[in-house]
Amino acid sequence: MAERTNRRDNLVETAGRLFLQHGYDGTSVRQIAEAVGVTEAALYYHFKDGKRGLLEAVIGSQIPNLIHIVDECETAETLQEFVVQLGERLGALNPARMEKLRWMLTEFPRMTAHEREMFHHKHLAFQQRIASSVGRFVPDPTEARTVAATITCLIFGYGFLFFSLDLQSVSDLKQADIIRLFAQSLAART
Amino acid sequence: MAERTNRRDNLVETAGRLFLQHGYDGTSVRQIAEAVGVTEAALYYHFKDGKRGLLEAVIGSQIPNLIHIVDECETAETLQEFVVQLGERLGALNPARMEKLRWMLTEFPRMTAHEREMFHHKHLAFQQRIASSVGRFVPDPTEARTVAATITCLIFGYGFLFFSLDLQSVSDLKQADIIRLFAQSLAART
DNA sequence: GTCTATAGGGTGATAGAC
DNA sequence: GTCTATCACCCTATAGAC
Repeated sequence: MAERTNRRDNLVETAGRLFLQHGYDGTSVRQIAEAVGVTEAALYYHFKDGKRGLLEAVIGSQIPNLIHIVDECETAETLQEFVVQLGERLGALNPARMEKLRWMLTEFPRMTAHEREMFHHKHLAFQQRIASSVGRFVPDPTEARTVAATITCLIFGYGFLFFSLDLQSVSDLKQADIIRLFAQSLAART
Repeated sequence: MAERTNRRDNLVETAGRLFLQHGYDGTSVRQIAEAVGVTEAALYYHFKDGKRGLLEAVIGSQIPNLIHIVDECETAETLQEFVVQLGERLGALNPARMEKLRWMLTEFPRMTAHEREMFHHKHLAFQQRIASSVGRFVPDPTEARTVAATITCLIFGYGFLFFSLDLQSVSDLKQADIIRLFAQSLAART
């Protein structure tokens, strides 16, 4: 019984890694089964819906959970400090998370409505969590939510451009400088 | 002679459309040839390196050219106004451009060094063009470049999150509000 | 639960005629 | 330049034995 679950989890994990590396269409069921050490037939026993069902399971496990990173920035005493801390933690410390998000973006067009909903739900919770933290420095709730959205756009935009599209290798601009300028600006907004 | 060029261009254009819709691995040489109205053999006459060579040609033609959009914002008289105009033009007016950029991101891991270089070169020119416009309002050149980078991160981040990942369908936050807050902040920075 | 064997079809690519 | 014909291989998925 325990073995069954482990093998299933192992398949999802391995498929996730391969999908991330080579994309859904670029990865064959054969590759996945081989990497796990089972036959294709065994894979089809665990996933009655085959490759497509496997993708669904992977999507569920691949949506990055970022909320705890916001928790770690609770010690910030100014909006500027909060943004800088969040930027540092989200931007540089975990390239793997950015890779997952990049993958979500590449597979998004082929996702079902339900799969998209899972992602949206998680991201909105993340943004709401930021808005709640920002609320300490921005009293107006609507403005706090807009500030939160602006922060996520900036940080993810940096991630996509400089990390996923590797602009960091050809630009001398440092992430810290961009975040600092942005944080200063937000704190000084009229 | 003219026919030869037209057919080649037609192949690149059609392949580009299909790659964008279904991805590189999700599109077969057969599909492309059929859509253009030739046989596979004819395609291999035009592209000696086959599907891979076709991809290379598509990448070259698919890198979005955004510089002229910056030119259109030259009338702005303040930094805030400039950012708002650029945001409006880049963010909302051209979903097709965002789609191309999303595709660049999906194919980026499999691009060759030379292909990545083409993209980087074009994007740096775009960013440099923004920095030059921003220079009218920000005298220090280094700061102007940082401001330009911050602007591109924000705008592309919005595009990826709200358009490519379709957050716009589940969030009531308006792009105009985010851009306005950001533009105000930048102009007020200390 | 996992295996072997296989069906049925799509894939990228090429040879050779016109 | 474009065609027909074909190759050798890989693909997803299933049937049936153990």
